[in-house]
Amino acid sequence: MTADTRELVRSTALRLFRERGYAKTTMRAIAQEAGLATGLAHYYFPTKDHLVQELYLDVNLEHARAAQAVLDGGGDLTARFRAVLHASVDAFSEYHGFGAEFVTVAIRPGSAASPFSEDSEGARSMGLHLYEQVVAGADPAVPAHLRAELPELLWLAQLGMTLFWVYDSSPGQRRTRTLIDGVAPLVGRLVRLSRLPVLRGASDDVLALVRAVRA
Amino acid sequence: MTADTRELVRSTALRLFRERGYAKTTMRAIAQEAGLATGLAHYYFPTKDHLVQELYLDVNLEHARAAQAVLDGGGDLTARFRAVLHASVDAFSEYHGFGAEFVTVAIRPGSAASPFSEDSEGARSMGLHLYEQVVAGADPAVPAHLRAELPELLWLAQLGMTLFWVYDSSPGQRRTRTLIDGVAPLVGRLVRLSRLPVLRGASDDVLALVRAVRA
DNA sequence: CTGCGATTTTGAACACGTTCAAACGACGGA
DNA sequence: TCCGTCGTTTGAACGTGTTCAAAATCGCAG
Repeated sequence: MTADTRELVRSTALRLFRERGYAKTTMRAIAQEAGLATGLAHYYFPTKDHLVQELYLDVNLEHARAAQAVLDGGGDLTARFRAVLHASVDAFSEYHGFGAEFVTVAIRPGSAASPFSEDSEGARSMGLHLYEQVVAGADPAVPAHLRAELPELLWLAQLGMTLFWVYDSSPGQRRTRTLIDGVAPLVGRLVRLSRLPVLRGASDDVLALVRAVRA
Repeated sequence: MTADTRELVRSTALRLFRERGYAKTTMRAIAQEAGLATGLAHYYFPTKDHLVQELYLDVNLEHARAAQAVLDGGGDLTARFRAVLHASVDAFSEYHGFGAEFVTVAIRPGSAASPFSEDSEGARSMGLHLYEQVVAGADPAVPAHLRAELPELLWLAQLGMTLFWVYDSSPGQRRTRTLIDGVAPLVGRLVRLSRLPVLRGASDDVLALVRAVRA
């Protein structure tokens, strides 16, 4: 495993993904563009999925970088959640069109690029960490009984939002933006209301359910 | 288009899907098993996705059939929603294992088997109709201001639940059952609470958001 | 420098989904 | 009966992701 060759394959693949999209970036094209034999790409990346995962990692890094600026700036839960979600759409934006193809690959259970796969451990913990910061840094503070589970729920919400984005063919994915601007205040409001006696039962049920399902 | 040949291809494909799963059911195997030339399967079903969609339709019919018995029996929103969800998991159950592969195909935007595709109009309206009945027949009645939008939201919840099921590798998909048993009462409770002044604002926001996003 | 095992690289080969030009066949009109 | 047309059927061919035996190259012990 020479790092140089691996990196050459990786960068060539990502460039072609950007230039041609997923389907038209064949393993043969990657190898040829890099001046290598067809089989060599498979030596460093067992399947095409593994190259998609590199893209997934790249986008997540970009997202984390952009989100960090926001997270350092304070704000309430709604504002922080909303900003991080918008940053996610921004990071993905240049891939809409064939982005759909990538998410399709990523969502396949067993795929290396799946957010739940072992191979995606890095990207996943990075994403979760983002939402831990969203919650931890919120002012006013998030109610204590929600602080443990909320980050993962917000991260899952981001995955759902990405799925929506994939299907969103409105110009500039305006509907996804609208969804974010609607969901973030709603989540903020429900978190605030969860302290009230009427809703305390429901929010406890949600948390119990999350724990039960995870087990 | 002779109906006989088409049906022969269809039934052979569905049988092989059941016996071998998605990946091992090649277009060549379907044609060979049916005693036809390779290309003929493509004459009746342009892509393999279209054959998966036949399976999707089959499962939806089975689900509708099973759910109907429940829907005719009355009950409150929680019970009806819960029963219909369980019936959905039942209908899918024999496909878990390679069911994941099918849902993967179905979720791809542009795929004929996508629940949002034109080709799936039949299966989609059938599913929506189920949840219209869930809402319309609930006793006590669902608050009037929710009656219009709730069926589609419940249908979307079913899609999400199916997605969860795909990833659920617990024995017998117990975690999905747990999720259903937790989510249904929660939805029932929130619908009831939505009448209260504190939550009336939030529930109106949800409905406004749904309408805004759809537009 | 030589030899040899391990690592890296090659490119032909395989099975797949899909396409398509050609062949076939049924059926109605002359 | 023959012909022509149109719907059906055939199977070879294409490009794909992936595999793999073989070749080339490297690293290092002697």
